[in-house]
Amino acid sequence: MENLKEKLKNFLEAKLIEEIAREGKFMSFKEGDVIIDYNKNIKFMPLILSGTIRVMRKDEEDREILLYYLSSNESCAMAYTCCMEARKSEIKAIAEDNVTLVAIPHEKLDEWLTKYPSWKSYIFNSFTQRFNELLRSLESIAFHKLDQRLIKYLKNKAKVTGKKAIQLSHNQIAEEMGTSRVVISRLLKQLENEKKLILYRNEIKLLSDF
Amino acid sequence: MENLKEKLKNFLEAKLIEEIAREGKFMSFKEGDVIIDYNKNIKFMPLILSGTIRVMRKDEEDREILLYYLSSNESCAMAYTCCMEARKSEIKAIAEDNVTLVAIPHEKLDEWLTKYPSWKSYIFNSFTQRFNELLRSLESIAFHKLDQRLIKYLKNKAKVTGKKAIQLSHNQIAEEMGTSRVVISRLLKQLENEKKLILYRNEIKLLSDF
DNA sequence: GGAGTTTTGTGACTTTTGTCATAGTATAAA
DNA sequence: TTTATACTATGACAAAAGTCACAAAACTCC
Repeated sequence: MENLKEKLKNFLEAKLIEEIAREGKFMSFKEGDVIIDYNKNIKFMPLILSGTIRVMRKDEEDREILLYYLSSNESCAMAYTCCMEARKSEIKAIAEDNVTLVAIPHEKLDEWLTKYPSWKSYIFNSFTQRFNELLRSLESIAFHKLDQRLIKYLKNKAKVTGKKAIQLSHNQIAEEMGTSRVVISRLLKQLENEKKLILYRNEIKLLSDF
Repeated sequence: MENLKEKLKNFLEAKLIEEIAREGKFMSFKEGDVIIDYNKNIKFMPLILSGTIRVMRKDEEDREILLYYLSSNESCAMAYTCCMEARKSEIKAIAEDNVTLVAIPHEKLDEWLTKYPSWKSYIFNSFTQRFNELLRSLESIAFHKLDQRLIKYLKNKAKVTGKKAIQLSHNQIAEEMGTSRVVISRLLKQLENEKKLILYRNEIKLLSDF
């Protein structure tokens, strides 16, 4: 609870933080837990206190695509709109590591928007951030070659998890990047030869000159 | 003015429409006019009454990317956030054909958000729509081959302009799709051979079985 | 009508990415 | 320990997309 105040006081007004503490539901998840799944009703918007969440989406042909990561103090724009319109979830949110969050009930979302200016800017900032991340993904896919994208992907993963050792199989990476395992293995091996990383089973260790 | 009421009365409350008429600035643009340019201060948010706007964005290496089209009754989420934070424009908006719009001054954006529930939902819907369009672009680039994307691009262009004859050079198309002219020429020629369209100089006529 | 510009068409070639087949290696399960 | 399973490596080949070079056609402007 004190933790909550500490975390949020820089950008939300005190009264709002109290309300969040009163109305929100504190939840915690372990690595790999599914926080929001496809086609479920979303009855709350998550406000992340610690840890990282991966947000995915499925297209018409059931291919999954990585939308973005959410870390501390961030929130999910997609969840927001889903909540507001009481729609079924079009996204899936998975805990990348141990996650704690406050679940804000959907009735409050709207109410606070008119009541607290800081909430309003928080929500809009959140939208803008997601928007920009999507744009960066778009640019990345549109203009960069796979090897560059892979490097970006790994860098981002390291940043988001805060670890130099990435615990993923080549296959998982390939799926998130929308390509095949063989291709990723090849590129990774190349990067290993360039002394930028070392490959293990289910683990990639990024070296200093990555 | 009557036109305005007619257009908006289905999703905005009457009092708000009056305010829009009072506070907004009516503007019109001709095909090709630049409505918003990079690095300019955005002092208003456009609410489109008729015509179509193309919204572009530049990345770090100065490559332009097509974000989306805006048509009647739609509005630009990017402009909104720019306005709210009095930021310089990161986007460019160009009139695809003759356009009329109401320019909403930025002070009002925020005020109306708390004052009119219909404005709030309008803005959020607008965000969600843009969001979804971006996602569709992302999926398209990530999973579809260029020929499929080109077909989608042409279909969308035809829909947006309401014309079966698309007035663009191969080069313009290539730039919007982030590839080279030669590639587009080749694909277009292929589609012509399949009797799906006819090529002219600066014009592509879509045939019935496109 | 001729000079210059823009647009389009096409063959030849390269690079990038995807796919298939197949083998080896680590890990878990029985 | 053996067996099954998941993960990784790699050669060979195919397909997609990008690049280069050059020519022809269409249009613009004197």
